[in-house]
This record gives sequence, structure tokens and C-alpha cells, in this order.
Amino acid sequence: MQAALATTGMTRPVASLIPFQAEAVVTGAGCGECVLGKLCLPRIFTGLSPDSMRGHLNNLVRQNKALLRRKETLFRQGHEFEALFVVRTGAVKSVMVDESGAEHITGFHLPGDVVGLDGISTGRYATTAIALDTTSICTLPFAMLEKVASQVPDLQRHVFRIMAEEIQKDQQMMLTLGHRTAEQRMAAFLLRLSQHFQHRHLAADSFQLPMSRGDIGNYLGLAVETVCRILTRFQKAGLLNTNGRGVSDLDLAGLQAMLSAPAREI
Amino acid sequence: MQAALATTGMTRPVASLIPFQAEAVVTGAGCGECVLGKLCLPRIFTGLSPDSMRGHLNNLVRQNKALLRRKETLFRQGHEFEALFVVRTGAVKSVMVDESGAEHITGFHLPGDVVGLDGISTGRYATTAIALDTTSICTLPFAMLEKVASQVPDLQRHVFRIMAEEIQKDQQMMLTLGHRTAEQRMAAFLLRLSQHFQHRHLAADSFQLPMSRGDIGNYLGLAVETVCRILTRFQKAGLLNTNGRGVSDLDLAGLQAMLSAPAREI
DNA sequence: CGTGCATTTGACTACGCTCAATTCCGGTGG
DNA sequence: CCACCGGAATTGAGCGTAGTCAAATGCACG
Repeated sequence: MQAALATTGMTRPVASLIPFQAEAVVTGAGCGECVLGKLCLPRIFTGLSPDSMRGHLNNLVRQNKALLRRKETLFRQGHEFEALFVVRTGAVKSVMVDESGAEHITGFHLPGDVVGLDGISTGRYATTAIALDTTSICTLPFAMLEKVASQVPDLQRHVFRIMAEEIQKDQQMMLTLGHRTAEQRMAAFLLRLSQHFQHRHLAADSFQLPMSRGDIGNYLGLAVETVCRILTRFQKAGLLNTNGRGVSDLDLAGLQAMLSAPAREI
Repeated sequence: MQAALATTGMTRPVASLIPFQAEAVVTGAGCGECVLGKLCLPRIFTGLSPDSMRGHLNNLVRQNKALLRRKETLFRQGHEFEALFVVRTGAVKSVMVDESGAEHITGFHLPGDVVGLDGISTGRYATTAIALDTTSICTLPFAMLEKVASQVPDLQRHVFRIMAEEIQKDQQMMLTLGHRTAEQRMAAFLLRLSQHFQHRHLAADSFQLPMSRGDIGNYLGLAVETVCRILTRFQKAGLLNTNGRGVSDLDLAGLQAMLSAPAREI
């Protein structure tokens, strides 16, 4: 983990490590600020005796949590895969550098999302994970996860599901990138963010974008200028209001309508 | 499975079912024509006693194999997810119909590939799987796979790996669709096919495309006309020869060079 | 209160889509 | 065996969406 939780490429300091309070989790209180949703450990271990639960927990969750600041990296492309991470607060982007040296953002990860799945198949992370904001992280060493999963069928099923959801999400994204216009991509992007917040009982029609216009463009396969122009167009059409990185008064139905509308006929 | 192995949407008959010879597998001969690679069951069960192996096998692999003809479906979008499938011979495409009724091909599956992963997360298949050729299939009921996986750590790890490889592949595709020109997409597509054949010790520079130009275009987010034009361009540039659905004399290095070359700077 | 990056807006260009017409094949029936 | 038919593939002409280049403005941080 030394390598994985290494310093950023820039001149930032290493991530600070704060002792993780396993006790609070085991007693069933949940980890307070944590927004793990279905991955929440107390739920996974529901039905196990407190002792057994504590035993598993101590193996499963790294006894610390990482706090990253803006632009610090959680792990780097090519480094040995050792753990999955769950975003508790903040936001993370996954960046892949291709053979020609160009950078491509393959995903944004908000609280509750799992980061690092791209490392499982080859044993090395396929992307570099970079914090977009001050971000707190939960660490799940994968070897331990595998071991516990083979003893706790519910956890095994849960890991299957998490990976399957990632597959589903990526295929949805392939569809967006391959078959939708620039406007539709932006609409789909905003709707996906909106749904994420809604699922967590946060405002669905007003929120902050944790990433830059450039990041959005890179992720959606659009030029920065196009992203800007479309946001202005949306604003003029009354679909939303922008204020820096904040968007408000999203017309969710209107945006949804753009997706059903005449796409590129390929 | 009745539903999953249902009739095609057209007027084709149901897939014929031929008894699966589990015995042959257990004795270590492998399933002959099968090209499962690392998923090959005898390998999974290496180290287990023959009896234990036979017990697992009988649970794991459906006691039949399906033979599909061109345009017949393996499963349909929205139907209950019950099993994964492995392509033994032939080829399959995964087609998703979106809210606006447009069809999108999310993947092609060649011998050794697993089909149906998109159904795990929601419990319903997210795509319809359609045979591109006469295709033989191996069926893995997922409930059984989960059960055996929780008893055989190697199998659990293997399922993780298969799903992770799908994630990796999809993210590579996102990158292709979002950041590459039409020519680069075609080059990447041909190279991926070539690598698939090479890994299976088949000719890497000459093979048949099991799908139509239209399917390729749909998959790559390009118009059919663009696919044709690019293939002609490639041929004139001496990168390959085409003959109907056959391609030969691929200049792999030349195609690879196109990917490293100046992409769209996004 | 600058300096530097992020964002926005404008002008122009080009890649790839659309529409249209022709050719090529594979399958089918006379 | 050949003629015919329908879909697939190919090629051409014209156009539109989104990228590129360029410049101005906004904004955060030192």
C-alpha cells in the first residue's frame, strides 16, 4: 500500500492517514459520515455474531482511512493492484494515459462509488485515481476481500454485483459515446449525476460539479469549447442555470427528453 | 432457461439441444472442440479428486449444449438473468435497444468469450444476444456458479477475473469511442480481432469478419458508408486486403502505428 | 493586486453523416 | 444451370456538427 497511497505527481504532500475506528462500525452504528450504501459493512455482516463480525472486519477493512486533497493521487496507473477503495466524501477521477501519451478520463467517482476495479484483471491499476476535491477514502485490501468473500456468500454476491454494476455503467457509457450527439452526451451526464445525488437523498436538481469543464469534455469525448457552448445553450433554453461549477434548477424531464429524441441514426 | 433459450424474433426454430458429455470433461480430455481457455473446467478443478470434481461439474455445467443458427437468439433483453454462456464456436453479438428504440451493439463475442455478464447487476439481461453464425454455446447457470465459487476459491477468483476483464475491455472501448477518429477506431477494431485469433493460435493477419459492415459501424459509432470507405482506404494504403467478409495480409504494425499517431486532441 | 489557469465566445474548418445511386452476392425458384 | 430477387457493400456529392485556432473575460490564489 505504500506505493498505492503514494505521493501525487505534483509537489503535494502524501495523504494523511487517520486511524480507522473499527469499533464504531462493529457496534452497528455505521461509520457516521460514510455513504457506502449497500457496501456498508454492517449490512454485509448482518446475521453474524458480533465476534465473528469483528473478526472479519479487522481483516477486511484497512485500519486507517486516507484523506486526500485536491490533485493528490490514490493510486497510479501501472502500480501493483492491492486494494479497492470506496469514496466516502469528495470526488475522484480515473485517468488513463494511452500509448500516445494522451490522457483519458474513464470515470468519475462520487461518495459511495468503488474505485480501483480496473486493476483486478491484470494485477496492476489501469488508471491513476486523482482526487478532485478534498476526499476521504475507505480501503478494502483485495486479497482480504477475496478471502472473506469465500467465507461469506453474501459478500461474494455483493462483490459480483459491484463489478457487474460497473460493467453496466461502462456499457451505458459506450452507448453514450458511440451513438449520441454532443448535447445528448451532456444531458446524459447531468442526468447521471442528478440520479446519483437523488439516490443519496440529496437535491437532484441543484448541485456542484466537482470536475472542470475540461474534465467533462475529456470524459464525454468533446472539446472544452463544446462543453461550454452546450451549457450556455442549455441555460438559454431554460434547462438549467450555471454559476461556475454549480448547476441549479435542472429541468430533468427536459433533459431526459433529449435522450429519447432523434439521436444520430447509425 | 425456457425463456432464455427461446425462439428468435424472426421465424426461426428453437435452438436444438444436444446432450453434454460431462464424462469426457471429467476424465481430463477437455471438451474437444471447446476453446474456453482459462475458463476450461478441467483446469478450474485441477487438484480436486475426480469424485469431487465430478460432483461440482454436474452442478456447474448445464447438461446440454445449445446450437444456434444465424440470427437465432441466446437470450433477450429484459428477460430474467439465469446463466452465463461461453461461446465455443461461431460468434455472437450483444444488442441493446435504448429508450428511443434505436439498436446499439455493445459487444461481439468470439469462441472463448463469456456472454451475459450484463445481466448480473439487475437480474435481467441488459442486451439481446444474437448468433452471427452457426454457434455452439456452453451454459453456466449463475446460481450454481456462485455456489461452487464459494466452495472453490480458484473459481471465485476466476469469476472475478472474467468480470474484471470485461470492465477492462469496456473501458478500452470507451476510450476508442470517445477519443479516436474513424480510422483509428477501425484500426483498433481489427487489431483487437487479430489479437483474439493470435491468442488462440490462429492466423493473426488473415481471418473472416463474422459480422456485417453495418454491425461494425453500429458497434464503432460510425456510419456504414464510413466503414466501407475506410476499408477501401486501408486497402489502397496496403494495410490489408478485403474479400467480402474476409480480410487478409493485415499490416499489424501499420495499424498499430495509427493508434499511437496524432489522435483527436480533446 | 497581479499572475495564471479556467471559462467563455467567435470565426473558420474538416471529419464524418446523409442522401442517392450503383454494384456485388447469396439464396431461391424456374 | 441460369435468372432473378433482396439485402449487403460500395462509391459519389453535398452538408452539418463539432473540432481547431484565436482572443477576451472571469476567477482563485499567492
